[in-house]
Amino acid sequence: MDEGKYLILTSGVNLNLESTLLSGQAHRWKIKDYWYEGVIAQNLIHIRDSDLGIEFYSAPVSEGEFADRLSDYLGLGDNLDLIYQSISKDVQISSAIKKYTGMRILRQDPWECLIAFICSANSSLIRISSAMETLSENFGQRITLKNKARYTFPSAHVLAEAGEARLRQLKLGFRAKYVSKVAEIVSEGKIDLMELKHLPYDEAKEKLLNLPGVGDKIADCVLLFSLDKPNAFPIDRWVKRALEDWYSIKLFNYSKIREWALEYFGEFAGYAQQYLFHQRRLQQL
DNA sequence: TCCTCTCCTTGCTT
DNA sequence: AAAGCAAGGAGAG
Repeated sequence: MDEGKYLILTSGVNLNLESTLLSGQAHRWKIKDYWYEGVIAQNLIHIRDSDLGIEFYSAPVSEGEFADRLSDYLGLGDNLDLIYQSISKDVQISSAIKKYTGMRILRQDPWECLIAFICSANSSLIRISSAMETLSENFGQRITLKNKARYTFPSAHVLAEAGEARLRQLKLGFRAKYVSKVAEIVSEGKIDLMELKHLPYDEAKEKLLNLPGVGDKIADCVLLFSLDKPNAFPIDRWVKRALEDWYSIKLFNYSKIREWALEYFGEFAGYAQQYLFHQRRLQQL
């Protein structure tokens, strides 16, 4: 290590980098020789655990200037002890918390998060990553760090100009139409994604549901992973199975299941969802 | 209004 | 190797 080049972001903070970055919340993180390599807000980041805490490199913005933004992205402002205490309602969730302790809910860029989860429809984590990487390589800006290159995630304007046909060529499948239309809507300013952070859950969700290709589940993902709504509770195949097998939930009405989850797990139900999802998916049942 | 069924792209898995 | 499956949504009935 070149001394002084990296920054110890945290020391003694409960952060599980692997579970946080590779649990299906964000889709552009790659691990190489214990370093996680990803792109956050037009910046290339290399980050890893060390004995002293979390260390990282960033470019083009310097480590010192990017530290606060990175802390925010990683959700380090969340009080995990308080959240664990709030959602630990039973053995299932408690064991998941124990197993993956330090997994945090990310605070991603809403635009990138929205497109990622539109691409997640009837897809797989590998394929979502592939789509996000393809979009970046074709329409993003090249950035480098320590002799390695990646590409920024493209703006709504650029994706709108690309058009549906081009996106289909890049193998987005039936999602190409949704990505294209949403890019148009956002670039024309018909919805302000950042503004949704300041609205209550119900109002923000209603606006997201108006977008083509966005239903209950994808809207909840965007609300939870990028719009500061810890009470969003995305219900996908894995979570549905977990709720059926571990909680004997039989009803398939999305809104009613979410109401149950909010009642049962409380205001941080979204965190409970992430632990149930991660546990269930890695368990491969 | 609300539920259920089918279709939609592609690629990895079994 | 054909079929199943993957962080779903839209439209029809």
